[in-house]
Amino acid sequence: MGVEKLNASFFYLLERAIKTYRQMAQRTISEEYGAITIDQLLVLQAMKDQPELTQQQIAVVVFKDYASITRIIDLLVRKGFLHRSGHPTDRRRFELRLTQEAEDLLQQVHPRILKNRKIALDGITEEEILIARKVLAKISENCG
Amino acid sequence: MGVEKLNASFFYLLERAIKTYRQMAQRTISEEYGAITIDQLLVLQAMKDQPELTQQQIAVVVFKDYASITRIIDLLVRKGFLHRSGHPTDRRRFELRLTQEAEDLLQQVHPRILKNRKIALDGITEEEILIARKVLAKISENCG
DNA sequence: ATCATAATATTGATATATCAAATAATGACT
DNA sequence: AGTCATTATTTGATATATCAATATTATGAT
Repeated sequence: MGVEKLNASFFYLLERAIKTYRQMAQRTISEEYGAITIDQLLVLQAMKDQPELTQQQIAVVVFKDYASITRIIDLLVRKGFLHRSGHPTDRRRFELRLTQEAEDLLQQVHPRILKNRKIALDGITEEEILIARKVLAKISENCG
Repeated sequence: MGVEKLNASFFYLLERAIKTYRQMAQRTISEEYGAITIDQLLVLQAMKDQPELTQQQIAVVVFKDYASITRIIDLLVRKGFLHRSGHPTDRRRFELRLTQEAEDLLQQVHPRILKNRKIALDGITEEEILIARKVLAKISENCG
């Protein structure tokens, strides 16, 4: 194959890998835990790990747009996974707390997420993963 | 790092790479060619390469849902990039032809796409790309 | 030829991505 | 204190992802 075709099919493989992984992950989570999306879980997890983050900082951490975060948080509040109240010193902001339900859900889901990652990477050596990591990091750097 | 953290950050890098690449690609295309999305270009290119494909087959080729293809084609027709007429033998289907505008656009955009891929993969050796390809293909296989 | 089933495409509902514009509050400067 | 730029978030518009339901046509078995 020429370089151009190799490059083209690389991005094809990249799209395909992320899509099949996301589909598998969403399917297993939905089956076991019902109506929650991977993205919503990501946001919850980020807020649990670093409770002091602003919405904007959450957006950066999970690679999402501010607008998307607003809407995801909205849904999480409506679903009873987040409690939203005014921020004590900055009235543009909000104080967001995970509800007990959210804490429980995250704890239950966690092993499934680990398992999914393991399934996806099964049969790949550590060295191959290291090289792939390097490639992916370089792509972000090149495109950023 | 433990295996679990390594795995987690691998998927983080994967998400980040595809997002930054897509953003870069969309930005450069929009700047140079205006209101067309990467996904719309993908569909047009697939139809140009294999004009006899059904919409469902297009969906498979570009990794999209049937519903998404319906809507993307709808947009492309409205934008004047596709001409849609009844299929001669199967009345469930349609015959879709690229307009001259679409042909011209694809031809103009092509070098930019090649360039974007080259930019994204700059500084990565062929061997690293080969290994990354292998990893990505294995992930799809594992999740499929 | 009929009828059940399969295939093709569309539509509806909800979630997310993206950009631009709008709100609202804060902080800095005079 | 009052003006102004900046910051934090929201909203609107459009595109895409996904799943379920629907409509229409084609096909195969009888």
